[in-house]
Amino acid sequence: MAQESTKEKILKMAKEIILDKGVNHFTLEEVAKQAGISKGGLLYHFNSKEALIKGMLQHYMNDVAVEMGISQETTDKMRVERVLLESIRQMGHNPCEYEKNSAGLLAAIVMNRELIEPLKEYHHNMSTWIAACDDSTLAHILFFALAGIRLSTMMGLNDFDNEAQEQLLSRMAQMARDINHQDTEA
Amino acid sequence: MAQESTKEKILKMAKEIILDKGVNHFTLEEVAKQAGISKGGLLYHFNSKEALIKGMLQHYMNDVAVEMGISQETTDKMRVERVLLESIRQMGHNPCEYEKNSAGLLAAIVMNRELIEPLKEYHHNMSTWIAACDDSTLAHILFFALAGIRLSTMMGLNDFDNEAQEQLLSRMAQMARDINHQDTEA
DNA sequence: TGAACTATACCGGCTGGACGGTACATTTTC
DNA sequence: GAAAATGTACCGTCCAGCCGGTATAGTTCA
Repeated sequence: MAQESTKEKILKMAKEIILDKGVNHFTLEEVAKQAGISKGGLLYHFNSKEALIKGMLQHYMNDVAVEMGISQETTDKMRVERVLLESIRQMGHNPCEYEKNSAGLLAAIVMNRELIEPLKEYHHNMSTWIAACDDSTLAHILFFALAGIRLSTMMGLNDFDNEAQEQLLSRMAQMARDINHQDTEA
Repeated sequence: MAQESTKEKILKMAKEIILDKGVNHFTLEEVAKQAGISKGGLLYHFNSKEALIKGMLQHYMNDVAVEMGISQETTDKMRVERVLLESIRQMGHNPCEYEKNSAGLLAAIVMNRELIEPLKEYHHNMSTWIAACDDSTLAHILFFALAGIRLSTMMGLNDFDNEAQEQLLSRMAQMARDINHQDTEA
């Protein structure tokens, strides 16, 4: 853990700068300064700005994968429901961390759109899984609503208070639980 | 109209560059080149890059306001329903134009986050209106789903085909029509 | 009516600063 | 003392904004 701490700190500070000050302040010098090292030191760990962004995206992807239990194998039908529910739970549980992680996405889009290819793949996979569940249209709506909350927040457009957000998320969770239980009602 | 064409063309080209090539290619020189004038000529119409971005945002805000019929006064309750439905209809009707208009948003966030203040105000107003309708939680979910579709598309993360998107939007429209008719069912 | 003047639209070279990246020196760690 | 980690100094490029022009259409006035 200790030998990784500088690298971790660099990533953390990069995210903070992007979210607190804006992407235009995301420069190698600024990140190095905030991380308490020099630019040369930073470039030792990430040998280009692109590498730094890739590092942030990797962080994001890992977190998403772990949190959602992507690695666990279940039936395709239940997978969507579980992933949506887990995503909703995480957003309610730790909104700050969630927001921070999307900083890499913003940086990637600004620097070089090709960097988001892995994320595109993730979205594509979700779409494919979603198509398999009973009420795939509803699942898609929930999926986009989650994306909307996450991206709006990232852009500073979302001024929801916690209470309202919680209410929103619990309703979404309720809807998510319905996407594979249509048959029991109809 | 003719005396405005250069300014209009500049705005149009700026949006196209951002969406086609990425924000990193959005430079005054590139915009000028695409618009068929020189950088000096461009700066005659928009005397700074910030002014150009403000112009794009203004365009966006105007379009949104007109399309949604914000100016028409109805009861608060119906307003949300109407705005959501109109928004959904527009997205299905002219997705390309919808996408193009959000280019300004992306540029603004990169350049100077303060530029999106007017948009924040719009979002805030929406939230206030939404709180007034019968099923405000559902209305919020739809609102965020719309944002999610729009922003995902803008970032190139959305690889939906037209058919799926239409199905999605019609379901959303159906849900939107329900937000003020809960009382007739319960 | 035509000469002097003004406004509008646009051009293109220039500059100064910001920033990514390199090369190498220096310190720390084991 | 060697490898890892960090610092320092510098280079080259990119780009926003500035500025001195040009061209042309419209206006004023004698």
